[in-house]
Amino acid sequence: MEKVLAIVGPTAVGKTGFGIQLARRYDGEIISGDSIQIYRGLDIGSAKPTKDELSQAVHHLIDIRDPKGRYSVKQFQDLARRCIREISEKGKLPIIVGGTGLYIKAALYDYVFFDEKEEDNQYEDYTNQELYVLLQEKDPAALEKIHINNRKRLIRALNIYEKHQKGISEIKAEQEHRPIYDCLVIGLTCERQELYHRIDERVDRMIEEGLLQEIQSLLKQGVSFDDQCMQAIGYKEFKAYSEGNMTLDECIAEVKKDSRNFAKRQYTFFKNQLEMQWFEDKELAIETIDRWLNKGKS
RNA sequence: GGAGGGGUAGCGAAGAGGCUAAACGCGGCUGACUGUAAAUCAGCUCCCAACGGGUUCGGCAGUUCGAAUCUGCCCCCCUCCA
Repeated sequence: MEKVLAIVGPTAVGKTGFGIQLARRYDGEIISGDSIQIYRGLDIGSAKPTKDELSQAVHHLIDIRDPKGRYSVKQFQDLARRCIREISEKGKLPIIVGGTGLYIKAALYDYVFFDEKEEDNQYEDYTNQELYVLLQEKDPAALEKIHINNRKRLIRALNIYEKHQKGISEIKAEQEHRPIYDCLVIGLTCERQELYHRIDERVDRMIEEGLLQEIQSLLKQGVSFDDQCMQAIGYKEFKAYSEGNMTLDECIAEVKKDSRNFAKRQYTFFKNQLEMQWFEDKELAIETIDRWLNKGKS
């Protein structure tokens, strides 16, 4: 089995820098496990590695989409797995670095996605109650994990059933829920309070570095706040400002808050969805990685 | 000094005698997660040895079977007049 190292953790803990350090130490290449840094032009707000950082290690899956483009787990899974194969074939270590939990899990674990075309909107006019009842007929087991208020998931589960004549719960039941690689997942963490402090500082720095101008230029290119890429934290909050409904300072405070909440959700996902180890101390993490890499060698 | 308005849980803000440990919002915490995931959604949030108990609505003293809600005094805050 191919070895894959993954570095995960909440936003602003320092994954980017650590990833580069590891790529250099182990002769690896970085696969970005991030759903926003794929967009060209979303640099500052997505905390994309700088030009300088990009030059210090080979990075994959960054700047691969136009801001008007769409992206999904399935695409990430395909691309990331191809990167893993190619990097391994070169005799180098693939290192996934990122904070998008679902993407990383889908690439590493035996998740199965089918080829699908455009999403249809046939359920748009249904109430949640109606969707719930429909799903109860088609895939009742899926309801164990989907709350009636979670409209998006209800519709998705129904769409899956329509397209494959098989419920999402059945598809999941056919999987083993195990990684398909020999992988080591390292979670980088720090005290909550310190993390929140780092988030605040980073947001302030983004503003200084010209986040507003970045958004301006995206809008000028024809990107709108309704586009997928603009759902990102650090971008969507400025819609209210641009429409005059909030002051700049209020929007900046929103970005900080959304980032904090996001960091918490990331913790929850990684902690409960992945088999992994947390490290506050990078040196200890490196020791663990050393041991893992040497495992099986004579 | 005078006239009004006000002090409610971390914050904002309802409530105006029992149905109130106190609506709602925010913030915070916890969790779910298989195709927009930086998304979407759920629960908890006065204290405790907790299907029960203990303390609350500026303070103290009253009225009442019963008070955050009524009365008196006191302390703070805001606006206006001097």
